[in-house]
Amino acid sequence: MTDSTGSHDAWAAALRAHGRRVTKQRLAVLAAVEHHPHSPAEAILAAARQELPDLTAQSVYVVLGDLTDLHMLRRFEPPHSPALYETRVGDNHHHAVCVSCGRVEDVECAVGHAPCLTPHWDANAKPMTIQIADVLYQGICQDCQRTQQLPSERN
Amino acid sequence: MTDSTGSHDAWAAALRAHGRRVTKQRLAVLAAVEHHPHSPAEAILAAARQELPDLTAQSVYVVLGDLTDLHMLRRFEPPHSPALYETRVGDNHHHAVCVSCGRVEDVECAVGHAPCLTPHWDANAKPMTIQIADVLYQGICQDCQRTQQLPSERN
DNA sequence: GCCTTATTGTGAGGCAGTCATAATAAGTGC
DNA sequence: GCACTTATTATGACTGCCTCACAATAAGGC
Repeated sequence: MTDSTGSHDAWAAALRAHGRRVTKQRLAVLAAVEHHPHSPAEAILAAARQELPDLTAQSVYVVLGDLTDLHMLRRFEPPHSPALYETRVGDNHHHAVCVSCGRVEDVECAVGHAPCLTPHWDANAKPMTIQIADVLYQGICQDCQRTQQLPSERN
Repeated sequence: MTDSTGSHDAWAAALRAHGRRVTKQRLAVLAAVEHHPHSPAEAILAAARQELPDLTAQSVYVVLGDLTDLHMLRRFEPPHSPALYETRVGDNHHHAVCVSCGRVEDVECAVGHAPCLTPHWDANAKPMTIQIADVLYQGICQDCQRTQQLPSERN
């Protein structure tokens, strides 16, 4: 639980490598995202404030945006949800969201390596240089499936 | 250009099949989305108002949301963009967005049939019943690539 | 045509995130 | 260790996208 010190040095080094200063705010945000993957900015703020009570929401937005541009964080936006952040970058894993309760699960890439980086283009499309492919599965998780089959349980 | 009448009957039938009344507002929205695929609600409103000037933004939101739930429209949300709508449903095609200019291109499914509907789950994940898989490619389109290589062209 | 009720219009309001500017503190050289 | 420069964070106001509650309208069945 307090092993964030282990990551601390790695985060600091990565920040320096990108020409960024090592601030406790950034470290707090990174630690919060690491311990609460798939969290929106608001939850990250709450988590980071436990060790840095004066941190403001705006700073979190700035830091999250900057770290995402640096590819130190990954950001994705499920439908009807604010943006979620996670520290798993580099591997091309995907996400499954439950359309009922909003749960998010990690999903390994279906093919094992970047499968979708070579799309088949429409005949009339201008091909783009693809950088990343995000796969977003939408379905119903086991819990919600059970609940919906028992509507009498509702309240 | 005025072949929307051809789709008109099909839309009306589909609406009835879902127990919805056939209103000119819904038909105008459907026609607008068909003629302007990958458009946000605001653009759909503008297009639909050309044939229905009194249509309100709120109605468009309601109609879009309802038709999306009915799977008559498909909705997807690229990062840093409002939700976009299209009439292509049923086939599992995907989308590529240019991170620079926001252009959206359709991409045929890489494997040709629903490839990603059988994800490999993490060992500790609870599998969900997957309904759809949205693949979102992010890259740089040819135009933007050229522009970025010629920064002197800016302004 | 009349009636019922789904659908749309109206106006207010909320959440997520952004912008401009001032205050702060990290990194650098002495 | 201290002053300095400038990146970074805090403050407060603000925007865009969308939702909610309720009144007005019109589609579909008779």
